[in-house]
Amino acid sequence: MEEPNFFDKVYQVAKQIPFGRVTSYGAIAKYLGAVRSARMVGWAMNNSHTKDVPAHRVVNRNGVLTGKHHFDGTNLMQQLLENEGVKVVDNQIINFKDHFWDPGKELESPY
DNA sequence: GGCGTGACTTGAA
DNA sequence: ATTCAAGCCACGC
Repeated sequence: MEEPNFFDKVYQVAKQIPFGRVTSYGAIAKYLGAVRSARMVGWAMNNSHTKDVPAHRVVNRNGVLTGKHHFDGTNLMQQLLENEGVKVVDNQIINFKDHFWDPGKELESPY
């Protein structure tokens, strides 16, 4: 049995994000039972570059690509999202709620 | 070992 | 509607 830490859980959930869908740090945090620790999700994403985690599918609650500055280029994150059919303007996702993917609803709670 | 920062969220004024 | 403040935990110096 493994011992899934907060970070590992975030990676697992992020990897399960469907194509053309996006989610928020808080949604993942809430799924993990730590809605108040949304910052940790973001920090976990900081290590996501060492994992196969599509961090570009994870944005803040406003649908804004807050972490795009952490990607290699400058508009890489936006390009990736648009490549999946997600429209992004001014670092903000259009029809965010339409692309929103809630792990707490789409995925079954492990608890 | 203490202090500050950070890819956030929520609630209240 | 917008703005301010607080909470959360891990990492770096």
